[in-house]
Amino acid sequence: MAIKRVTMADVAALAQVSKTTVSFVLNDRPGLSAATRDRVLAAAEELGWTPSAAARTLSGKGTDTIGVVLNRPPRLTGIEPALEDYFQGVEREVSHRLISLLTRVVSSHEEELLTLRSWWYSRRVDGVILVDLRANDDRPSALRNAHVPVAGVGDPKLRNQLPVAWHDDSAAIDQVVGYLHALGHTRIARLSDRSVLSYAKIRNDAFEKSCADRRLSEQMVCPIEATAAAAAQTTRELLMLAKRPTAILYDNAVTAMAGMAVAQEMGIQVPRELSVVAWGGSQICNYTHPTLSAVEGDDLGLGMQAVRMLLSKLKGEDVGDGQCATPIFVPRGSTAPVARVNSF
Amino acid sequence: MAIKRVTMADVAALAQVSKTTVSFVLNDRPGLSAATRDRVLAAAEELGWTPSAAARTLSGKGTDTIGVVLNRPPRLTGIEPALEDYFQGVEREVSHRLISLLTRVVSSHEEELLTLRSWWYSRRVDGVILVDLRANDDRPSALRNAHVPVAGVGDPKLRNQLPVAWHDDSAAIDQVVGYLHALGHTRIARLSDRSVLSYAKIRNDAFEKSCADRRLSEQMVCPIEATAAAAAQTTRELLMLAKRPTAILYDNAVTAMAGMAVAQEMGIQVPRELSVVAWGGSQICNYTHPTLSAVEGDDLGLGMQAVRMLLSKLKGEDVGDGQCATPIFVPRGSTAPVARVNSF
DNA sequence: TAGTTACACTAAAGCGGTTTAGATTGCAGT
DNA sequence: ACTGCAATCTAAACCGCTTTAGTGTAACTA
Repeated sequence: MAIKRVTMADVAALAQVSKTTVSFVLNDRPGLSAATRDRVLAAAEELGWTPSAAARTLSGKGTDTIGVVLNRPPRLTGIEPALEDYFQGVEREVSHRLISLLTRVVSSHEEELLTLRSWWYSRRVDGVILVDLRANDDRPSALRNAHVPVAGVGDPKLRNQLPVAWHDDSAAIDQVVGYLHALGHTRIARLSDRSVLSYAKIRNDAFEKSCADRRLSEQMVCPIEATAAAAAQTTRELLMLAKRPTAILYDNAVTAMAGMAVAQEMGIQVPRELSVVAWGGSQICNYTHPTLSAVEGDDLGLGMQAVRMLLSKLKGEDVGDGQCATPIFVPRGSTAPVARVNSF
Repeated sequence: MAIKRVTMADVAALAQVSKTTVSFVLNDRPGLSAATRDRVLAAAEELGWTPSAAARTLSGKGTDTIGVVLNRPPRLTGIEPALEDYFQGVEREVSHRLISLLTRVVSSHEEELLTLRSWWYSRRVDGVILVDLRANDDRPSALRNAHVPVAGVGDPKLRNQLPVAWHDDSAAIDQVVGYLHALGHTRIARLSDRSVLSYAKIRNDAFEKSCADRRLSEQMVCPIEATAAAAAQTTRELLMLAKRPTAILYDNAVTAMAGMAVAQEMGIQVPRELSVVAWGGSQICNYTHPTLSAVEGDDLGLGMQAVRMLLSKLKGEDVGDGQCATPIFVPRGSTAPVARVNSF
């Protein structure tokens, strides 16, 4: 069963040169005649030689692998579509450079740090990407202490601690609030992921500020668990208020759908009596009924940017700022001017 | 910058023993005194030693890593939720065994085989999982020729070629058709993913058979691209037929949602005039309006099972059959008896 | 007392690459 | 003919771990 591997020595033997020469040829070192070079390459080709990643790493080269850990509760796969997109972006950027991605999903913070550190100490990765930077995140400093090269995507506040790919959620929120205000909405609610992820707080703050700037004093922020069930429940409560909101902002597409379904079930028409705004999920948003207005950001691009920053850092190059395109608000069928019936 | 790594030699020196002894202690070999054992462990602990994965691999141990490649078209992330679930399942099973997962997303079949083979040849993985077995798939044989240990999830027809985790889609389809038939439906359509993935064909065949068994002769199968847009378009065409179907089966939740939105837009009531059945997506299905009846399978479990089978194979154990729980039909708000208006 | 055996431990040879420090050769310069 | 030097190529050490084949000692037999 144990299949004989083709090693460098085999190639060297076939090409009638030393191992050193083979190594030099394959690393494009100068000082070899073209004839030898060709002979070695031909031999390698003929034997179908592939370098052993382990041997390479052991003799000081990197691993050409970077690590990503996703931290999420067990079995309860929350709805974090952006996270998936970041991950996809990381994947995309990494794979066309022939770098491998080591992944793990864990269910606690400790486990995550443990995994990241052990990957580094056991030399499985050259660096790691944090895809869900939190406010007051202790991972950057913990990893710095362990000398793990790291880049992240998310909260721009951490930019002084590590390279961060980020985009301006505040500006996006302001677009939405401005748009709704122009349509006559004054009572706007926002259902916000209550988790520790930074983006929720950033958006909440921006939301409060945007409303204040426009002298809309009846805004409300409801932190909820990021599930369709919680969104449905809270939406129901909001819509039963005497002075119910005329517009609700959600933090993702699935919760927005759930909210819309609740409204319909209660006989409240979307968008005539209630405007609904989602975040992300362009694919789905075009095929709900009515279609969902949403904020759309290039989350994929964020993941890609983070990888580029990490690789620059590994090469000792300058990393730069990492700001990506600001998400834009895409109005669709779920937003409309305030209906007369709703004004008091 | 180059940080001095703690190696086994350091541990050996501190514990005043040889490298061999350290190695024996850490691999739980017999023939060492408890005192020495403790001393070595204490030394390792004190220095914070972590074995080098590369060195380990190089000296013949495995890599404790398995590989998964996802093959999907670039930028056009089709809706293959089951695939994500398989992946999650693989991840889950792998991670609690402290095995790592190497991942890559590619956009072509060739690239996929290339990746898998190169991972194996460069000894980055101990084995690989194929998450989307196709009809007439050539990967099993290609990988067998390269001696790559492999297990897959999907088409049970390939069971004689490699360990496969699978579940009985046919039985699930029969449940649905039986249920609809009992409600009086005789004109049932099925919008099927037209890709090369096996499951579409398996379900199509089962669908034809289940209809035939019940003498429903007006069934139709429409192969479409697995996007919300294509589903919307085809649904529209179906609903414009003189003898339009009274029930439509979709291959996932997003296409079903798109179909339902089209019906509503055309003034056709769901479920009174049209029953809609989705596949998967329980999270979403409970929060559409109306809620979506759907077939639900444990795709996560399939991924987990595939990993178990691969690991058994690696250990030279018996692998077994790999059949998982049959998906079940969960009726919700989008299915109802045929309305009078539709009978001719 | 010598011979065997069990036990606790170790020296050294790999694994498959990279790299350092030469070794060899041919040829121009004097 | 002898030196100097660039151009090619190679021997051997090294990376950090595993494993084979011992070594040395104490206890047990006869």
